[in-house]
Amino acid sequence: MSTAPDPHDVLGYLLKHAHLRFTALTDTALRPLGIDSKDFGALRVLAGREPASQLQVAQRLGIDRTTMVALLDELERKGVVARRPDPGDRRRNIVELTEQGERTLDAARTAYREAEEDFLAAVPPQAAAQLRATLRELVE
Amino acid sequence: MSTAPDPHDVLGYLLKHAHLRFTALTDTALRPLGIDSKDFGALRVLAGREPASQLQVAQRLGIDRTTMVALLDELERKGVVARRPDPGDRRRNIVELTEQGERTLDAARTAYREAEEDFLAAVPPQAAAQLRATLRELVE
DNA sequence: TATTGTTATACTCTATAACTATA
DNA sequence: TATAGTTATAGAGTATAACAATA
Repeated sequence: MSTAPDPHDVLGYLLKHAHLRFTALTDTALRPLGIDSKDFGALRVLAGREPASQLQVAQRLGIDRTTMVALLDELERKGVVARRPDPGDRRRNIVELTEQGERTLDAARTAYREAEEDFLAAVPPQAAAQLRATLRELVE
Repeated sequence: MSTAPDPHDVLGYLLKHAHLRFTALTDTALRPLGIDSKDFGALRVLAGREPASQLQVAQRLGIDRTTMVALLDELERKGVVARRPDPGDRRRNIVELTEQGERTLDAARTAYREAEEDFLAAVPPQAAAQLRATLRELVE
């Protein structure tokens, strides 16, 4: 008879739990900055680009514009982003990082990088680099 | 000034989207069998072991026992699992695969394996094996 | 008429609390 | 008293539909 397979051999399990574990690490690392992984993603999208409307940012994040409203409400309340009307099209809000948002993002990048390093510490550096490269090919 | 980083460089993004893409593939592959990835996980846990109670299966799956009720209701409705009272402890239900469930699981294993191969086809076999090994070390 | 932001609503997923029947 | 299964309920997360302002 066949033995029961180890669920851990299944790629779906491995990807799911790697992501769960990683997100837990980064959320913990970002918490002192008052943001979580989802917020960090939004800040990164807002940084270093031309000012964008809510809709454009939402599309880049892959979320609905109605979800974007609540996300921005929260980030604005935290003081890291600001909305202002687009002078050229008054239907739109231009969304930008505040100065505090820029500082928060800088600190978040450092914290996130450290969390990545902690997460990957269990494997040799070469394997970590290979993991990133392989995932990039699978996701693109 | 700094350029905007590619979000795809971020490990969290890569893990999340690798998992999303993979789950979409396996769900599609399993759909003709009437089950999804979550159902497949449950069937795999039930197979090749001593008969177990709902609670034991739920714990192995890492879900709440109340969530287990709805999952089993659905799988029982599909005819792939059966509940019967434990003669030794009538508070418990013993949960087992039906014959149809065994056949469904066999077919699901094949379909899942093919979906894995499709997913990994974008990278060399050696990279695919390395990915699995690395994830296993990171998750364990 | 179409689009942007917003609000109200609904849907999915999952957990906690309370109930029942057994132990 | 405690445990297994169940039910009712609630919370997070996200989507669809409807609305107001603007194009």
